[in-house]
Amino acid sequence: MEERKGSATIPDVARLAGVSTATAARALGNYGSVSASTRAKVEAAAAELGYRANSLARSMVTGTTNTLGVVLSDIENPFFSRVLRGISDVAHEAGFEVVLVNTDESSETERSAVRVLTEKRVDGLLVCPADAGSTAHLVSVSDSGVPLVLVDRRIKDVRADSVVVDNRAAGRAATEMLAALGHRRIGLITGMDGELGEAFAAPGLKGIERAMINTTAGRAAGYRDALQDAGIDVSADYVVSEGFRREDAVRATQRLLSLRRPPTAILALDSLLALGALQAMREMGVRCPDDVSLVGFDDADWTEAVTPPLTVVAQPVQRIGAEACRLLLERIEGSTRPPVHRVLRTELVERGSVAPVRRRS
Amino acid sequence: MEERKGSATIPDVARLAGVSTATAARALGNYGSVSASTRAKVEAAAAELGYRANSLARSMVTGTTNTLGVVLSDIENPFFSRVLRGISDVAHEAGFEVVLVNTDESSETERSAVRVLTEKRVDGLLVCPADAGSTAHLVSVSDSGVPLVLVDRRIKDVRADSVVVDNRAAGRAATEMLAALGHRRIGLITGMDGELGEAFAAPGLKGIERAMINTTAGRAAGYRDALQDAGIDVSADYVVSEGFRREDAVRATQRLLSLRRPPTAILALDSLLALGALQAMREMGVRCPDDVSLVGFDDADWTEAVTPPLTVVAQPVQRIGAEACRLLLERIEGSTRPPVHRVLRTELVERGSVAPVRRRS
DNA sequence: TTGTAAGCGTTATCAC
DNA sequence: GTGATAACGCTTACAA
Repeated sequence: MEERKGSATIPDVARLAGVSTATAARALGNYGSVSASTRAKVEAAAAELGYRANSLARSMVTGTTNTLGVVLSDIENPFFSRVLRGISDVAHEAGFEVVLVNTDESSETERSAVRVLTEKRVDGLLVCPADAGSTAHLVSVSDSGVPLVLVDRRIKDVRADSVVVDNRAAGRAATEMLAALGHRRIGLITGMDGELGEAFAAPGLKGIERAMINTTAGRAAGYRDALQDAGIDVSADYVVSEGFRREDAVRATQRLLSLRRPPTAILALDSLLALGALQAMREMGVRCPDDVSLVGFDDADWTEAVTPPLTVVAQPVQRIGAEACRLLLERIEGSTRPPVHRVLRTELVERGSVAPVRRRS
Repeated sequence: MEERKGSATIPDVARLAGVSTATAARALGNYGSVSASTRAKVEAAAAELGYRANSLARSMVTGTTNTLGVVLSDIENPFFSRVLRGISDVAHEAGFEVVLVNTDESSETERSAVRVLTEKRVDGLLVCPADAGSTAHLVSVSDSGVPLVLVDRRIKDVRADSVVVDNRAAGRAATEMLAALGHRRIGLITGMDGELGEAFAAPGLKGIERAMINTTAGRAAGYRDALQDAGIDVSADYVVSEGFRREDAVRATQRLLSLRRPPTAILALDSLLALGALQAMREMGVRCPDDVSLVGFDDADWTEAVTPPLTVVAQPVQRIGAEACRLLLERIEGSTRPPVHRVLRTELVERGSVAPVRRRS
């Protein structure tokens, strides 16, 4: 109650304790050497005044904030919230705070976030880049000496550590499994925007490589690889992208299942899309896996609870964040080794939503 | 590439531009008045030197950080990630950054988080308190003058704004609906720890009021209210709490359905618990809603995709965060009105998981 | 419009 | 072990 007018500072405490500011600071900051008796006096004075340290002032002189900046697209998305959890756990363990910015995939927002965070003098930056195109701000961060780690998406131009998943291999594995069960008409729900859809339809199908920063694009490339290996034509009809929301996947699924020769299996490139596909199938009275098999990506918390339990490609989501944060902390500690690029493995988790293709569909 | 040795400061820029530090600062900070020509010179110099402002120094003198501290239990939990999204949107709109700490319901962690954040001189604090018992740190924050808003859980001792949901009314509404459909054996999956379970079993059932900070406790109280109104005995057998994880709810459901006289309806007090109940019912071959009706809390993204679609008590999750943040910003702007306590309304969303009780179960 | 100089609350460098 | 005192990089009177 005594402490109204601004909070007490070290000089205030020192005065009350009858010591110099330097001594008081040493006692309160636990550095240098202070006798037990003066320490006691100082602590008593601090308590009486309700002294609270000012980290800003400390950071000014030490040059370190014990704070990490995290820039990702949408914390509401379960994938990112789990990534963040991984980051946050490792960071706090090491005594760092985390400041978070959502970009909603806007490169503009990302740029400004990076600027603000570096101005706040975060000790390091974890970024899940929105766009492979505009990366000048990341390059500039990286060679201004602020430690930077790329999360879930790698950009070649940027000289920084990265932690990603082998999305292409994952997409391939899922598709190969379906092909091995006799499926030849395999639908793909991607969610990515028009540009990419066209790239898919284009002869040679090379466009997708360009956009590979997008994780779903990597998975889509794996899908194409597997089809080609299996000698199955890649048809643009079977590749639909209406957007990344659940409702979008509902529409996409409706479109797929309304084709004259509908797919016998569907691959949904993320967990929300799988949810939409499931919903659409239920609403249309299509049985899974009897009529159509379904494979999703990312092992969400509901995959075991739905009917049928969903077969998915699981990725170590929390580990992506944790590993990225560990790499960042190493850089902050001063490591100068060349950039490392960790590629985490995915795992095909087979549950009940996939069955061999039926004789006549 | 020119900028290696620490980053350039205002004096550096000023020197290069041939003006005083004050002028350079004014030009770069967009305050005071600067002639167009000098501004141009300064900006050129800043660009050449790769100058980046130091927010720490600015904050030291202005006394404001444009940063909000957010303390909640677990960002991985979809509920909190949506709350955070609401907070984050409003905060960024107003030009504030957000620093996040997970407490995992540990009061100890919460206390230390609050300390660290105030030492970092955040302009305000949003806290979802872990424990109604130890609140000294919150009281001290609140009367040290740092704006504070309580999120999703209110504590009477703490003089601060709060935004919550009327959990008791929500629990009552869900239970009343089940009772109206003829259900008299209604199971409750709470997740809360032993202490509360005992309180429930105790005569008079007063214990739960004490722990009402917990949202599930509020809902449980509403359940009890509704049962009493309907003249149904509250039996401890029908109230199970194995923990808050999905697996816990699976076990809880198994226990409920193994009773000699199993419930004909189950109320699961949060979305993860509902997920577990659903999974257990599927695994045990119990049909929903034919054999047992199920009601959940919190409208997760999967509720429409499961079979049957889940009837839930929906709460305006994102709005909880957004409203809380708005209140906080008002305080930061200097509002001194007495604490306000917003109670947001919930909504019973009826889907397919509830049916009238069958003649003979 | 521009410049001078006094802080903001710490830590760090020296002496003693 | 303790005490002056100079940074840290910026904003802000106050003067010019």
